[in-house]
Amino acid sequence: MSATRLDPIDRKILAELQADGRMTNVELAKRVGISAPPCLRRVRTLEEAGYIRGYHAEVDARELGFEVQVFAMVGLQSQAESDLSAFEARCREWPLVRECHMLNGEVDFILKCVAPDLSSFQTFLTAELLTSPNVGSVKTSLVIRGTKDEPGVPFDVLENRLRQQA
Amino acid sequence: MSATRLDPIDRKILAELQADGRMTNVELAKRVGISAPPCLRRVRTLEEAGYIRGYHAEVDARELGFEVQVFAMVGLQSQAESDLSAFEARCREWPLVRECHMLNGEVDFILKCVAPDLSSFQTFLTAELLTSPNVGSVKTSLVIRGTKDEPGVPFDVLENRLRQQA
DNA sequence: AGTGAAAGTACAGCTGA
DNA sequence: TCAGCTGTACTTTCACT
Repeated sequence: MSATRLDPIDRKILAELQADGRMTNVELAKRVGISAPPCLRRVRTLEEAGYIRGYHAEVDARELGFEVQVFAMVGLQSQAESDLSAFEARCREWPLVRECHMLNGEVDFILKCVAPDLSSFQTFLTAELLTSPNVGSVKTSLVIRGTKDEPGVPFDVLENRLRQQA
Repeated sequence: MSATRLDPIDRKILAELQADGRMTNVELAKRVGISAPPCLRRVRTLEEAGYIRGYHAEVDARELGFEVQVFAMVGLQSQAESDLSAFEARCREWPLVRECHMLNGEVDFILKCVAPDLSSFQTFLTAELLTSPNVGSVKTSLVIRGTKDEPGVPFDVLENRLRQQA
């Protein structure tokens, strides 16, 4: 794993910025135990190396009027690579589709969607997704309640793993 | 929808911070077309009102050694509220489970999991999830490739909607 | 607008291969 | 010795009143 190219301070930086991405550099430096300038240099390096893909404010979807969250399992008629990528390209265009993952097993894709209300999701479902070329089966499941939604990765798992390898 | 309590500048602020959460306040102010001090006041207000739940660095899970991503559909034997919340509490404890959503339909929960490799996920699956009390059926699907993974909500959809209501 | 703090730069010293 | 990282000193920019 490439995480071995990172020293413990780098991993601490990533963990801290994942938890609070708007922390000042001096606060971050204090937490990871070095002074501010090298800390900033490490952050820049981590950004350029792609370990940090970006920073995002986590907004409350419900408060903003996106009351509905739906998972859609999509099966395609043809799984030829060109057909797969055509479907993927369409998913990237649909703003209500926030995530799209290609899966193994009976279902080809899982889509995580948001919508202001049920009726606008239904409109998307019938007018866009179901009428999309090559789409075979679609099974949708409404999210009744959200239990856990942690962004990113569990850094404690990573640390345990590296400790055992040493 | 409570988004009507927000004016267009507030929504622009949220959209910009969702796209780049580490932007400086002056840069943000410039983009939304007001001067820095009122912009900062708006951001603080949005944070305190809960529209902004936090800021996070988006880290590259693969680069950090989390090679495997899995969706698990879980059916419980009892759907009594106390049994549901007991399972939810367990999900919150498992670090490999990043998301847990309660669904309608045949399956009770969908779990989004990450793991360093297949074998450590299998260990989690057999030693933790499958042996957990009240767990009936578990169907897992490996993510073959990620197609789209946009955090947050589509602000353009929100703007279109508000425009039509007016 | 003005003050105090943080970001970012330049440079010099330290440490390990 | 030399590369790489660190910390101090300093300027510029930003946060906040």
